Amino acid sequence: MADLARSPRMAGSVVRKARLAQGLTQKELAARMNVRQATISKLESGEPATRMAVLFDALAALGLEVTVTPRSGKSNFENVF
Amino acid sequence: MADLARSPRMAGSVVRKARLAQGLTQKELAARMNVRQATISKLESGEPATRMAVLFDALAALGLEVTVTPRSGKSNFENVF
DNA sequence: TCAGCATATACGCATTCTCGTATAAATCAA
DNA sequence: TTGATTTATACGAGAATGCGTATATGCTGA
Repeated sequence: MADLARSPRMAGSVVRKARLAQGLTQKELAARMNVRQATISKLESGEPATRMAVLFDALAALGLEVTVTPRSGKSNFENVF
Repeated sequence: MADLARSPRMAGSVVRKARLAQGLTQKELAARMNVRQATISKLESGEPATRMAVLFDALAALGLEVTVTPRSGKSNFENVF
């Protein structure tokens, strides 16, 4: 399970997917990160102006990390949005 | 060459490394993204409040993309900062 | 040593975040 | 359908972004 992210929007989708996969609500995730539930909502919706820290904090809270690689050119369907 | 990023700071390092590897100056990268050189400076320094869009735009401009995976636990030395 | 390019930092402005506190609206179960 | 949970949206405050425009500082090489 390696999710691709090329934009804030895709990143938000990945976060949402992972959160749901772990059976968490936005409120619970928010609590772990010390941010408001509304902030998670915006993050997952892909707000481009969301702070980087919020993204990384969310990934950390979900036990995820990011790997940067050269663009593969191929993007699978599940990552379209 | 797959660079790990677990924080804004690490992400900034990855961007800088990639930019230099491609022989680009902050100014040139900034031009490609339509942002100021100063913005790149902050991004690379790891400013946690940097907007997500700036990060993804930079990665795109450098021909990179991000993959989200479960934390591996191991982090190699070169990614420490 | 001093020019030159590269990177870091600065000020006012407009924008937008996140916070705190709430409340719509959408979802789902009983 | 009603009630309850979850998610989206709202307002004012305070903070910090990125912009435009500059400049200070850094570093490299002739």
